[in-house]
Amino acid sequence: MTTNSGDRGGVKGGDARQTLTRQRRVVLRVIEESREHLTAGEIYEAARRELPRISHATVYNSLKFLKDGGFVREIGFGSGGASRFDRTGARHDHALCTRCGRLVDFELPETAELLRAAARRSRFRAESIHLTLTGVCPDCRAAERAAPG
Amino acid sequence: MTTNSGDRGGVKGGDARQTLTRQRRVVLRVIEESREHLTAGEIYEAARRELPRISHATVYNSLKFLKDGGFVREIGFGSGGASRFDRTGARHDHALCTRCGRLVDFELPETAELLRAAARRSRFRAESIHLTLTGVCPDCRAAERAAPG
DNA sequence: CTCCAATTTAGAATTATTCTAATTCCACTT
DNA sequence: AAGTGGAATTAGAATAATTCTAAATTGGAG
Repeated sequence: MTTNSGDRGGVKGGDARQTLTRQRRVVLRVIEESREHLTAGEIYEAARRELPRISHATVYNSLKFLKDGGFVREIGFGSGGASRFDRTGARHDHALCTRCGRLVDFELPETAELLRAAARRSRFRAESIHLTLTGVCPDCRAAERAAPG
Repeated sequence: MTTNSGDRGGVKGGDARQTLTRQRRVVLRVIEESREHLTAGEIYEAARRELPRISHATVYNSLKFLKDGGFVREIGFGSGGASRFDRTGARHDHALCTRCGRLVDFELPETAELLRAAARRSRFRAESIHLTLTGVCPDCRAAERAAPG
């Protein structure tokens, strides 16, 4: 309504701007700087500290834009009703603990090979591959040994 | 309030029943018989055709029960705000089309090996592994060739 | 400067999920 | 056959997540 200040990081020239606007950059930075995997709601709150007038719609739109552009990834889990978002940066995978719900990053080297195999099987043109391990995290394993159930 | 008819498939003996009740079985069958990946809402509608008095809570509870028991898997995607559910049956993976959003099943043989590697890296005790390929599905590839972008 | 299309905003509307209290169910006792 | 106790279900309200709408703002192009 009043402030939508600052440049838009113009890149395009023409008129179909479609660029990394200020708000989108803030959303991206929030995601990149967080060590956790945030929900859209948490991203909204964090972005608001910098752009107090940013709206839900803009956060969701930015998230869509960033997802389509490959900057972030959306990961949906049973962990409560909300999607979480994750920087794409260096490719990596996730492990989800079935006891405590913790979501941890890890890297697996042999995924290039895997990508080709999966593309062949699915007949898709592959863009990326992502893998989720479910199991019991080290902490919960320790807890189990301490008090077996 | 009136009908909660039929047996509960008793298995347990004691009193901690925790079994495949009628409603849970219906929910499971809905998922198994569907060729698509349904949302909780869709499952609720389908289950209601058989158990008209089933409630949202029961569907969500059943889903949780079946998930914990390894009967179904919850898959969350950008495909709109709701999780989708999928029979676990034969292990398989998913491919998500970035153009049309279609979600397709496929199988990859080399996942046993992968499971071990992932468990090693993440230090989790592995229960299962799941892999999602994102890319362009055969139909969209064909459409692209017809009218390039 | 004016126009234009993309973008953002505020907030309402819609959907999805969880919660609550009351009820029903059934394996087990008595 | 009636009683007990705890798991499960129900109806519907409450809460949370996501999408929508109309109006306003933006910045480059003309």
